[in-house]
Amino acid sequence: MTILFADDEDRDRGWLRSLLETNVKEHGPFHEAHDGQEAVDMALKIKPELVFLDIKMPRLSGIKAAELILEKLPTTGVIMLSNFSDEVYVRQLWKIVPPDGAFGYVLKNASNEQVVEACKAVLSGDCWIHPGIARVIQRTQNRATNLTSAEYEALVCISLGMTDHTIAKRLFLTEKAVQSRLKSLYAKLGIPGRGEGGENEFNQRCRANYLANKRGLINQQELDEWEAKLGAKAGA
Amino acid sequence: MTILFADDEDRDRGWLRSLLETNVKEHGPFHEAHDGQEAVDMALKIKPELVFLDIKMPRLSGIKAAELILEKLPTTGVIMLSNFSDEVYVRQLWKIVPPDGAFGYVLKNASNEQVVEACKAVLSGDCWIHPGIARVIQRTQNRATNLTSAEYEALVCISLGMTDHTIAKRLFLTEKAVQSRLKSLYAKLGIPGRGEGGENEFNQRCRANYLANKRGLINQQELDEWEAKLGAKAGA
DNA sequence: GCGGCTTCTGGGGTTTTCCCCAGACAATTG
DNA sequence: CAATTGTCTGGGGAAAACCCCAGAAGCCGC
Repeated sequence: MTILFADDEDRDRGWLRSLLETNVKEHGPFHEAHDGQEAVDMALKIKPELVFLDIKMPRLSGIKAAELILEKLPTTGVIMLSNFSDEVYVRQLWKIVPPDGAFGYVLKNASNEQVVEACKAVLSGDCWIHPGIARVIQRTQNRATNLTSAEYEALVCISLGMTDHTIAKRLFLTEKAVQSRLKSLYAKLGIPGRGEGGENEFNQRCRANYLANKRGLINQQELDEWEAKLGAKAGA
Repeated sequence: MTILFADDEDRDRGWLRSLLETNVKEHGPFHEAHDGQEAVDMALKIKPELVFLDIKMPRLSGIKAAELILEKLPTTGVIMLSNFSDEVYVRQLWKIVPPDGAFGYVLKNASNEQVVEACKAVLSGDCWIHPGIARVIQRTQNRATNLTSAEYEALVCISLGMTDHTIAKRLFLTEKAVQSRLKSLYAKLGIPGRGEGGENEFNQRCRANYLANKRGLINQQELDEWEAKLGAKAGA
C-alpha cells in the first residue's frame, strides 16, 4: 500500500498522517509532498496507489497536479482536498478525471470518519463526493443554473470591478454584447430585475457578486489570478 | 497547566492536541470544546490558564466566547485561531481584550513552531500576532485607510447587492447620505473616480467589493450573517 | 433539414450611480 | 476657544447600468 499526500501546510499534513497511520492497515511509510510539482515528481517515481492532493498549493495547483499524474498513471486513485465547496473546482476536476477513474473530493472540514470512508471507497474503485458538494454537482448539470463560459467570463469581469465599457475592450466585444451576457447571467443567478424586487430592490451587478461567491462560482483566490492576468494585458 | 481548546472541526482539534502534547511540558489532560458556548461553560468551571478559540464556531463565535470568558476571568491567556487574516476580526478583538491582557492571534496556516511560539509568549504575558496580520493591524490604526463604522455599514450593504435607495430605507437615511458614505468609502479604498482610471475604468461599487474582500474587510460568512439580519428586517 | 439554443447586433428608452459644488451641525482635539 | 473630522444636507448634471424590443448568425441535436 503506497500512499502519497501533498499539502503545503503543517497542520494538514499532520492531520492526514496521523489519520492514515491509525486507520490504514499494513501501511508502509507515507510519502509527503509540499507542493503540486513535488507531488507529480514523487508520484511518477513511486507510483502510489492513492494520492491526496490539496487544491491550493504553491507552484502547481492540486488540479493541475492531478491532471499530470492521471496522464501518466491513469489508474491512480486521487482524492482532492479543498477548503471550498467551489463549483469552479468541481467543474475543472470533472474534465480531467478519466471516465472510469476512481476519485474522491473531500472538504477540509470533514470528520475523520469521512476521510477514512473516502479513502476506502477510492481504493475499491468507487468515487466519494463530500455531502456538501452533492448539490454543487447537480447544479453543474442543470441547464437553467449552469453558467456558460461566456456568462462566467462576464461574471469574473464584473467581480473585478470593471465597467461594461472596460469589459468590452478587454474581451473585444461591443458594449451591447457585454450587457447581453450580463442579462442572461443575472437571469441564471435568479436576480430580480428593476421593479420585480418589491421592497428589496437590488443592484444586480453587486448582487451577482454576492450570490456567485455564496455558491462558490468564484472566490477571492481565483479572482486574484484573473486580476493578474487581465491587469497585465491592460498594462500593455 | 490547564489548557482548554475549542474548535468544531476534527482536524483542528487533532492538530492542537498532538501539537500541545509533544510541546508542552507537564501538561495535564487537555480540555476540548466543540463550540463557543461549550468553551465558555467549560472555561468558567475549570479556570484554565490558556484558551485556544477558533473564530468560526457554531452557536457562539470565538470572539464572543473570548469576550464572555475575559469578562469573568480577565487574566486568562487567549489565543485566537482563524482561517482568515481578516480586518473585521482583528478590529473586533481589539475592542474586547483588556489593555494589559495577554493574547495571541494565529492563522490556521501557521507552522507548528509558530503555534508553540505563540503559546509560550501568551503564557509569559506577552502578545503574539501572526506575521501575516501585522500590516492589517497597522491599517486599523491608520486614519487614511481605517474605515469608520458608517463607511463599513455602507460597504456591507453594497456587498449584499442593495441599491442606494434600499440602503437608505434600511438604515433610515436619505439617499444623499448613503452616497456621501459611499464616496468616502471609495476614497479610503483608493478607487479612482470616473475619468481618473485611464484605460482601466472601474465600477466603484463592484471594485469596492473586490478590494474589501481582498483586504479581509469583509468575507462571505460575515456577509451571510448580515444578510440574515437585514433580510429578516425587510421581510416584516 | 428543422427547431432550439446561445450569442451578438441595433434602436431607443428609464433609472441609478457617480460627479462637482457648498453649507450646517456635532464631536474631538490641540 | 479654535480647528479638525465625520456626517448629513441640498441642487444640478453626466455617465453608466439596466429595460424593452427584434433580428440574424452560428452551433447542436433530433
